[in-house]
Amino acid sequence: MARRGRVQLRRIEDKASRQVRFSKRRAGLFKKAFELALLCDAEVALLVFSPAGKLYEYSSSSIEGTYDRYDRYQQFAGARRDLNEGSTSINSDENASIHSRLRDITAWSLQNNADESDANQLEKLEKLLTNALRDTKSKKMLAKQNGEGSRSRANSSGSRGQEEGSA
Amino acid sequence: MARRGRVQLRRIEDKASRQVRFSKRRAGLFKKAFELALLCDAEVALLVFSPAGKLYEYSSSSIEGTYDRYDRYQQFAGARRDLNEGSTSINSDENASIHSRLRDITAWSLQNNADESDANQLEKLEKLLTNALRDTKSKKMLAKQNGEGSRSRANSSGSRGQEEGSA
DNA sequence: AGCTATTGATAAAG
DNA sequence: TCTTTATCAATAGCT
Repeated sequence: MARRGRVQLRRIEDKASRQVRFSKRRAGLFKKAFELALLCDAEVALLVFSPAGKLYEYSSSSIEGTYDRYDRYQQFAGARRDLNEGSTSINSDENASIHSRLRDITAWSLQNNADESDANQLEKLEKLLTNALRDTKSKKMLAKQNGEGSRSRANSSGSRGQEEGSA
Repeated sequence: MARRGRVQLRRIEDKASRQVRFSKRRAGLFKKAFELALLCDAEVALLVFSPAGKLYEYSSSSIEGTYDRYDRYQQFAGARRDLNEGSTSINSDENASIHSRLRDITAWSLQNNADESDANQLEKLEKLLTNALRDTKSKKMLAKQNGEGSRSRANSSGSRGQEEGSA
C-alpha cells in the first residue's frame, strides 16, 4: 500500500526510484512555487537541473528579470554596507545625505521590479553616489592631514585616523 | 481549529494574513527545494522576493553558478536548434560532424557544472562550431550557384533552393 | 510564536 | 508510465 515509515532524508541510491521521486517531487515543488507567487503576491524564480542534466524552470515573471533583480539587490546591499562602514568613521552631513538618498533609491528599486533601462539608470546612479561618498571620504582625510595648521570646514567629530585606501 | 474548506487559489487580500501565509509557505517551499536537491541529487536554485521586497534565496550549489548553467543551457539549446534547422536544408557530412560534436560537448557541459573558464572555453567552441556551420552552409549555396556548369564535391541531395542569409 | 483539524503531497503498489 | 491508496507532511485558522 503505502510507505511504512517516514521518508529518509538522504540521497536515493536506486537510480530508477530516484528518477520517479524526482518527477513527483519536482511537480510538487513547482506547484508550491506557483501557489506562493499567486497567493502571497511574491516574485518567484526556480531553476532545477535533474540528475540527467535536463532543465526545469518556473518563474512568476521571468527568470532573467528576477535574476537581474537579485543582482541589483546584492549590489545595493553591498553599497549600503559600504556606506554604513563609511558613515561610522566619517559622520558628515554630506555622507548622511548620500546615505539617505541611496536608501530611498534602494527601497524604490526593490519595491518595483524595474526594467532593464531603469536598472542601468540605477546602476549609474549608484556608482555616482558611491563615488561621491568615496570623494567625500578622501576630502575628509586630506582636510584632516592639511588642516593641522589651518581651519577646516570638515566635521571631524568622532573620526579617528584609519588606513583606508583613498584611490 | 482548522480551515473548513480547501484553500482558494487566488491572491490573499488581507495584508496581515498574506504576510503570515507567506512566511509559512516560504518555509515549506524552501524545505521542499532542499529535499529535492538532497534526495534526488538535483541542482536547485530558488529566488523569492516577498511582497515587501525582501529577498529569500536557496541554492544547492550557488545562485550565480546555477544561473550560469541556465544561460549555457539556453545558449546550447539555441545552437542545437540552429543546427537542426540548418541540417534539414543542407544535410552534409560536414554538418553532421559538427552536429554530433556539438551534441557531445553540450552533453558534457550540462552533466558537469563547469566553472567560469570552462564556460568561456565552451562559448568560444560553440561560436567556432556555429560559424563553421554557417561557412559550410554558405559554401553549399555558392557551390550550388556556381556548380551549374561544373561538378561539385558537395553533397546536395535533398537540398532545395532556400532564402537563408549567408552573411 | 505555538496548536490541531484538515487538506495536500507522495511512497509504494497495481 | 498512469492510477490508487495508505500514510506522512504542510498548513489555515486560532490563540
